[in-house]
Amino acid sequence: MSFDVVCVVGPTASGKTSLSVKLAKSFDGEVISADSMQIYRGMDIGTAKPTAKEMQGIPHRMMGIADPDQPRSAGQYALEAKAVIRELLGRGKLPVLAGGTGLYFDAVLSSNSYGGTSSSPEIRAELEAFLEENGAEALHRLLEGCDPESAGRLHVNDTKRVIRAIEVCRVTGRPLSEHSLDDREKTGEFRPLFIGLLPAPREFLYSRINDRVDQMISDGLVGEVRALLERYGELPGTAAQAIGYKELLPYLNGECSLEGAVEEIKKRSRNYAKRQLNWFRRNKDINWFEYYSLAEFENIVQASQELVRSKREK
RNA sequence: GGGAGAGUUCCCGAGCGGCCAAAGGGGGCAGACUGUAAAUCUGUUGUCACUGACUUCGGUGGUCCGAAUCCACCCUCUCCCA
Repeated sequence: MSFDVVCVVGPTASGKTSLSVKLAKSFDGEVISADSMQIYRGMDIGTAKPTAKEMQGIPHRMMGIADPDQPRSAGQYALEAKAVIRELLGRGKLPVLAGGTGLYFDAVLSSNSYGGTSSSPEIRAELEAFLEENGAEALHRLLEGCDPESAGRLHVNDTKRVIRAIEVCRVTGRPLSEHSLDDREKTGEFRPLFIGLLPAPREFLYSRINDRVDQMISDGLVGEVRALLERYGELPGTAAQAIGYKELLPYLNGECSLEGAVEEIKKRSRNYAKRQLNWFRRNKDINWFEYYSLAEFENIVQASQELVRSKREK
């Protein structure tokens, strides 16, 4: 069983960038970023985009392709990333899909139809207004009416997903749960080979994250946030969600110290890493490579290269 | 030296005689996730032989059927006057 695309996954600060460049170099590939924030221009330091030097001449796709005020979505990402993968395969290149956004991997690989529909801002706005007026329970009851299965699966307070589920019903006339059932029967377009990176003891992971945040600050993250604010007046769209950016706002407004803001960034990054782990851990196809110290990283680079090589020959 | 106040579970912080293993928040841990996903949401968090027992609210002793809550002394800290 061979594969079409190497997928490098793992929590933030696990070494994905470094490994993916090395894999792309050894196997004549290109890197495709699977990261919901690296998509944006002008958000480089805080999203840990590789520098030109770190890229070592390897093209990085799906990175810095949109302005922060252009709203993007997982579905749109999937469409574009799939096209890039096809293009690379057509040229005999190995696509190395690397990033930390679990949903984006699923969107590209698992033939999600995403309800077969674009979203409807009108319906969303309407449902949000309904939520505002009637509360989460009433909203949830609405979903029970059109998609009892999804309603049973979704927590009453998980209003974002409840709204999306109702939206899918209204736009497509079919419940989300049925779409999901369809999706499950199809196979994805590309066969993935998953490589998971994990700095193993939690303390090790967390200290890597903390160090990296300090590095971002000394690399000028504050200036990057200032530049965004100067250009847009506020953090636009998705940028407003990005860790490392929104936490700096109170500092820039003089509401807290830089140290306090930095601590907040570190904390949020650690929480994020845990959520990433949750997402990836349920994917049983991932070949995990754990390492316990910086010195061991080279070993797992080699081990993962061997894995790619052996799978490729089959 | 004189006066006022505070010490609570990993942290902050509520409790001010029984309904207190102790609100709430944070953190930690665990989990969910199908077009905003670096977002959003959930559970759990003294110990154990876990519908019950045991140890905890600065320390020691005391009052009371019963104390984190009242009293005495001690220790530590903060503030005010000198």
